[in-house]
Amino acid sequence: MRIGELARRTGVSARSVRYYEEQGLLSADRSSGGQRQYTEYEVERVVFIQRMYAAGLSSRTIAQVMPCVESPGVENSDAALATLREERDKLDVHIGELLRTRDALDRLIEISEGYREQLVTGVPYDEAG
Amino acid sequence: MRIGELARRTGVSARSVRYYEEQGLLSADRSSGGQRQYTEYEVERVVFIQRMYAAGLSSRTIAQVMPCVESPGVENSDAALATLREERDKLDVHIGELLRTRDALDRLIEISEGYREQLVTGVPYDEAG
DNA sequence: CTTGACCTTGACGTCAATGTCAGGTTCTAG
DNA sequence: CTAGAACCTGACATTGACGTCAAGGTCAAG
Repeated sequence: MRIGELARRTGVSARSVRYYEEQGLLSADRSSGGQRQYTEYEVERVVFIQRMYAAGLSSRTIAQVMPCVESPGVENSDAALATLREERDKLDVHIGELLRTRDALDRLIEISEGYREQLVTGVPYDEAG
Repeated sequence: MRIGELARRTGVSARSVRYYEEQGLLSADRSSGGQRQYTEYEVERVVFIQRMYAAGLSSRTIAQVMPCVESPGVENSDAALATLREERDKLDVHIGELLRTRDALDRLIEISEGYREQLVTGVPYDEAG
């Protein structure tokens, strides 16, 4: 498939796909005319890249862990595996923070709803919540 | 306290504190000489702002939910509460994605470690994992 | 009343991922 | 063989949350 279809199927722009290539995250065969040719494999790969971006990794960092993704279960550089572990740990910490933030937002919402409840029932919301 | 102390205590730069003010997220009394004066309340507030940024909210969005934070349990605009709920829901979705991403990273790590295990034991890692 | 740390505003710089545009080439349907 | 959609490279633009610097004003200690 060509870049347009890859873009449509992954939900990213063609510009982004080219950028990923520029960053060494993706490679592409070329047609005789010079146009990029992709396979199903690249669809998965672009999706993976997007997941990494969403998890807060930079292009550089994604590139560093790519060996572990390209050939899982094969010997890759210690550096790749080390970076992978680091990023997993960072992500773990980040998730923990987000969970606490979500709880904080929940409490704020409850309090605001509590006030509205009070409007209806004439009774203050339960402060022991 | 002045801006330097607030910055130190919250771990952000003075530049950022001024930026928050510029974005309408924070206000400050001024000394007779025009320097910003803060209280303990602003320490909490800056920490809250940082949590929101870490959760992916923009300055504009944080500003929109601020009424619910400034006076919790008091009637705030429906818009503020609605935005707050939206952001909580987005965060929920995001956390879900991050959890799946973490699992994916865990699997990648396991596979790489499995290979090393195999190096030591001479037996392939458990493919049923 | 001076010194040095701290503060002020204003402005320009940065970085990363991506948008956008121009001018030209390739592909595919008819 | 041609039209038009899709693609190419290259380059400049954008956005948001800051960093950083300049030129000056404020504050607390001695």
